[in-house]
Amino acid sequence: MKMNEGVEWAMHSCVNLSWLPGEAVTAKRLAAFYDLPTAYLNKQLQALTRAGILSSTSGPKGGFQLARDPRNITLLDILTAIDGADDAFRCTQILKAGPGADPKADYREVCLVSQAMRAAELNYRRELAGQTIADIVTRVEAQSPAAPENTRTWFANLKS
Amino acid sequence: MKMNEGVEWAMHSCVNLSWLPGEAVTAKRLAAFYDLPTAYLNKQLQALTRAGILSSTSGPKGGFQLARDPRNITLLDILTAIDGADDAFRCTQILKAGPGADPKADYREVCLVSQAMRAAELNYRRELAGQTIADIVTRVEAQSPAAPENTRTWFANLKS
DNA sequence: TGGTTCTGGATATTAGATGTCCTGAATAGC
DNA sequence: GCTATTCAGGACATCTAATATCCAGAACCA
Repeated sequence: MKMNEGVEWAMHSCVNLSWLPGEAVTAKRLAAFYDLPTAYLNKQLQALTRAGILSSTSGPKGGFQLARDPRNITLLDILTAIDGADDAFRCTQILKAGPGADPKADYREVCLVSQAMRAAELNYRRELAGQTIADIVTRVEAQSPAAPENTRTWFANLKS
Repeated sequence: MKMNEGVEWAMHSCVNLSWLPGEAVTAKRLAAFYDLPTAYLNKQLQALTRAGILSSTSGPKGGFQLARDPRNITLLDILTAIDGADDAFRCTQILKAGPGADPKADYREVCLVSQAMRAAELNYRRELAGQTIADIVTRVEAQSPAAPENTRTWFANLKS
C-alpha cells in the first residue's frame, strides 16, 4: 500500500502557491524549487486544475495559481485529485465464490470485513477533509516565520 | 493507493479458521473455499505464521490454525503481517532539495505536510487495531447464524 | 509572427503485485 | 525406513500501475 508521490508534490506546491497569490507560476519554476521532473509535476498540476484546485493560463506570463482560498482546499481534495477517489481496500467479493453465497448480493456492501475496512478508511478521509492548506500554512509560518518571504524572493530571483 | 489483495484473503481466512478451532486446515482447502490460487494464498498464510497469527504444521494432517484467541487478533495485526508496517504516504523529504533547507533535519519528522498525513494514517491504524477477528466473527454470526455450521460441514465434506 | 506555456495523448521505463514452480524439511501412516 | 503429504521459502515469470519523457496542438503575450 503505497501512495502516489504526486500527492506530496501537489500539497507542497499548493503551500508554495499560497505565498504567491495572484501570481502565475510555471511548472518549470515549481519543479526547480524542489528539483522535481518538470513534465511529470506538470501532469499533477494539470490534475489539480481539472479538480478546480488550481487555475492555469497558457502562454508567456502563464502558469498555475490557486483557484480558491487556501482555507477552502482540503488535503482530501488534493489526495482525491491526484490519487483518485477509490478506497485502498478493494473488496473483490471473494465470498461470492464461497459456498452458500447469495449470487444477487453485493458483498462490497454486505461483507463485514469489507465494512470494517471501509469504515476505517472513511474516517481517514474525513480527517484529511478537516485539514486545509491554510491550516498547514499557518503551522509552517509558526515554525518558520521566514518561509513565506524566502519563498517569494526565491521565485522572484529565479532567472529561467 | 491500492492495498494488497492478500489482506482481504488473510482476514477471511482468519474468520474461517476461528470456526475450526484446533483443526489444521491446509492451504489447498482454504484456497478451494474461495477459489483462490493455492500457492499464492499459501504465501499469505506463511506471512501470517511468521507474524505469530497462525501456527502451522507440516506433513499429512498438517495445515494452518489460529495461533491465539481471535479476540487477540486485530485487523491491524493482519494488515501489518501481509502489507508491512510502512505508511502509505512516504515523505520523500522534498523540502531537503528546496532553498533554505536544513541538511541535518529529518523532514519526515519536521515537515508539516508529512505530519498531517502521518497523523491521519496513525488514526486509521489505531482504528484497525481496535477491531479484532472476534468482533468480525460476532457480527457475521449475527448476520448469518448458519455460517459457522455451514463452514464446518463444507470443510468436513471436502474430499481432496 | 515567434516564443512561451499549458493540454493531453502516446510511449518508454521501472517497480511492485500477482502468480507459478521447484527444492528441501517436517511429519504421519504404513 | 519408505512414501505421501504439507509447509517453507527462494527463484522465476507475468501483469499492472507508477513514474517519466516526448511531442503535436492550442492558448497566449509581446
